[in-house]
Amino acid sequence: MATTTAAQRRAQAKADYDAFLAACPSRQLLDRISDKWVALVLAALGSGGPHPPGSDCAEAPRAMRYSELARRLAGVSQKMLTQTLRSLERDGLVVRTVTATVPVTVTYELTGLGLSLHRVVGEVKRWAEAHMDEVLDNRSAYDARAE
Amino acid sequence: MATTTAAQRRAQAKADYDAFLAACPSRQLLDRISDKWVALVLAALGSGGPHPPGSDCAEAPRAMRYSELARRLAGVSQKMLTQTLRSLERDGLVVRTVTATVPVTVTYELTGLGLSLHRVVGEVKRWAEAHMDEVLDNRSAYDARAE
DNA sequence: CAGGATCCCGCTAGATACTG
DNA sequence: CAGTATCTAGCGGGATCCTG
Repeated sequence: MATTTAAQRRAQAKADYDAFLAACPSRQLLDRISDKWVALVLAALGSGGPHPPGSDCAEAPRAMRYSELARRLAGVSQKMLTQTLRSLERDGLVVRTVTATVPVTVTYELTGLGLSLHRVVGEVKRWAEAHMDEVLDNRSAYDARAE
Repeated sequence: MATTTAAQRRAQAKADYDAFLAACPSRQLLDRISDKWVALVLAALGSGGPHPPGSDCAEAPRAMRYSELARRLAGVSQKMLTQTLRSLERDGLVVRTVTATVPVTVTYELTGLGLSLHRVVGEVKRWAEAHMDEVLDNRSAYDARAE
């Protein structure tokens, strides 16, 4: 009996760990902000644009229209932008406001929660700006050693 | 002439923006720590384990062997673990030490840089633990409204 | 023990076209 | 203007087998 033992126990352990990870709040948040566009949308709404080439990023948080976001995040497809905004709205990080004008007007704005997350992301950004050079140096040094 | 204008200009803008993103340090760091296992390895090395089910995470940073890491991060494949450790070593965030014992012994340890990054990730973790409940509530409220 | 080499699958980002 | 719907290719990542 029991044609399976080793492999199956490992599979079980993995499943358990996966379940554990799924429940871990840090993990969930990480999955959230690591979504390619989340941080950028946050930055856009939080500081008036993720400093596109040739602008500074010192403005204040403000609401933005869908099309305005689309312009600032030049590389995003509408699909991804919509999807990202939806998920942020779902999480209560942004509010979506529909104004029934002639052509419909929709604006997005950070909530208090979204704003506080924006600040955390700002911490990450600051670390990046302070240490990324060093990381990049290490990287090329490593590559040079291995040819 | 010029059979292409609208679509082509958009493509160019996208290329520019992509190039801009590739050069943005915050973006690079985000790509880095959002790699599924990076944060977990960091947590493991930084605090003696990413608190697997049934342990506390209050220990101090220390070096760990490959196999020890593999055990703690139960869900990881060797491929991903190796790949993650390599990239962290490349970036100067961990040091890899090979000891020529009978069966080879390899240990990994955070560098000062890695440790400082670990702290930043800790900030994120703290935010998650403080606000994730709220996010989750918002999420189910949203889902309930839409059925 | 630590990790390289391969094969292969699922998912998801992105392009395109259509709509209220 | 602000989306939705559909299709597809590419690749991240896991499983498996093999080695110094």
